[in-house]
Amino acid sequence: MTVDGGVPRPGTAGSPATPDAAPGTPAGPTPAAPARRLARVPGATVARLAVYLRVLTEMLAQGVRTVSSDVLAAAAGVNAAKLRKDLSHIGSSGVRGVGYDVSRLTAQVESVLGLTRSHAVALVGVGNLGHALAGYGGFAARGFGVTALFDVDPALVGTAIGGVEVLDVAEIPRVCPERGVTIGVVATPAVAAQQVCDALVGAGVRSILNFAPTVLSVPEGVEVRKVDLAVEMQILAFHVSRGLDGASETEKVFG
Amino acid sequence: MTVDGGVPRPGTAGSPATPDAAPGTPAGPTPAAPARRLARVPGATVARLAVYLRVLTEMLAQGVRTVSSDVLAAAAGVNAAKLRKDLSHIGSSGVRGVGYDVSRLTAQVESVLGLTRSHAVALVGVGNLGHALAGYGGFAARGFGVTALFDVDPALVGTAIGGVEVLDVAEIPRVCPERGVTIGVVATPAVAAQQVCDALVGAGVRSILNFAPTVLSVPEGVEVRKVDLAVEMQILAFHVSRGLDGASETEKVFG
DNA sequence: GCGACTTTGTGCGTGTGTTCACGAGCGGTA
DNA sequence: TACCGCTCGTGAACACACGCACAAAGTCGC
Repeated sequence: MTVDGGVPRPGTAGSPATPDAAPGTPAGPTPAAPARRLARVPGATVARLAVYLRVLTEMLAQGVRTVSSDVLAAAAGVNAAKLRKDLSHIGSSGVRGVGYDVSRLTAQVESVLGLTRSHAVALVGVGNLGHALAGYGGFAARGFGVTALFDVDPALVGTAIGGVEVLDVAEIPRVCPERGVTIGVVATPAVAAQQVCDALVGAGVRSILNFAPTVLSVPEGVEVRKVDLAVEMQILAFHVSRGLDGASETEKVFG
Repeated sequence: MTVDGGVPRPGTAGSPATPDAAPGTPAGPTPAAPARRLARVPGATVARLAVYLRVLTEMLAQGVRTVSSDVLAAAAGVNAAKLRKDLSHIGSSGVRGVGYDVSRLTAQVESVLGLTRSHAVALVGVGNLGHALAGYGGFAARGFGVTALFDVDPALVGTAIGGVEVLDVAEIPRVCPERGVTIGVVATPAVAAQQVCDALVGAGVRSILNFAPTVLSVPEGVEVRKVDLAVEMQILAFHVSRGLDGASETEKVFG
């Protein structure tokens, strides 16, 4: 997508506090079209938006028209005030005394998360975990199409998963740009991860989801998110051993 | 985050009433014995300890005897000062001018994370993802033995994965206590997740790793960590659509 | 034995994130 | 029309986390 209309320029964006509600635009900030007021969205908020979106989608499917912050927050498992503040960051437009229009809010969140277009995903490492990921429904569910699969194992190269052929990792530099890959998923063993990562970055991929238990080093401008099962287990183990004294429920997202 | 991370994850067990921390007693100066310093360890630190542990284990295998915070931090992808502060929270004992004794520090981190004993893990949902998890090496690598597998599908019940037989979910209340399960992993479809979670909690499990795209509600004292692939992807999508304008300085590894 | 160098441990300023509490706006009702 | 209750949006206080920079504490070389 071409950069949305008015990305706030540095000067304005820098201002941590939005003085008060955009005073300068008395005109129609109400148009159905997204009002494109993209101030900087806090990282923690972005993580939660995805959760809200799921709940909203579900509600939409059930025919719910409007929802209050209280109800939505409960369904998403967060504090209501936090939810309202999150939505305020994306230029929310709830109606006082009523709540939020579900379909409108859904569209708004999708827009902010960049889900209005589909994203081509390349998955590297079609082993145990990678194979499962390739077939994982939730992956393709929300516009994330796995458009390329790679592996080093000659036994796997040439096979197909979900209609997508597995290619040799050497093809990454050629295939990724061809298919417009914007997101890379690394599901290789740890030793191969950095090399694969470099190949993806070289192919223009700037967002990477890393399942390999290794720290990836990437150049500036490339975002890496890490999902580490062993780490998650160990955090739980910590709480098991501490569990005797009160521990309260916690949600991790990003983390 | 699920990780986390960032996700950093919300409020720690910070229950208002936490009388454990002795307020006024500065305690004796350096008791030689394993000074069981239960100073509350910040949540963000716990998450990183697991990462440090992996690096330390690797170093230990390579015969490295001592390591400086600088080197260790670089390998773990964090700031050196942050690492030192993290270690100070667990009552670290580095030697000024030298660094940390790798084997000693390894043992210390393991102790804090509760890895000195092995943890019995129950995995519910042996579908696409669950099957991969059951066979995932990193799972069992660090003392997390998958000692029980459950599913509802009669076609799966009775089969074995990695030498562990798949049982019917109805067996959860009986089998989990029998096998001393302390950690539960939910890898079921979203609709079944809450029900399974309740069963696990009922069976005494107080730490749950949730892969299902749903918010689980649990009673006080039960910790839930969530790994949500769709959320991770959407966070990346956000950055893809923001990445188009100039330099996004934030690299943000790990929540 | 002594000085110089190395590295830890931590106090402190800053920024980010969370929560409370309350004013403001909107729909419904008489 | 005027009131009333409901719910949003947000200012402000609080809690947590991060990273700098420096003193303390130890080792190494001579």
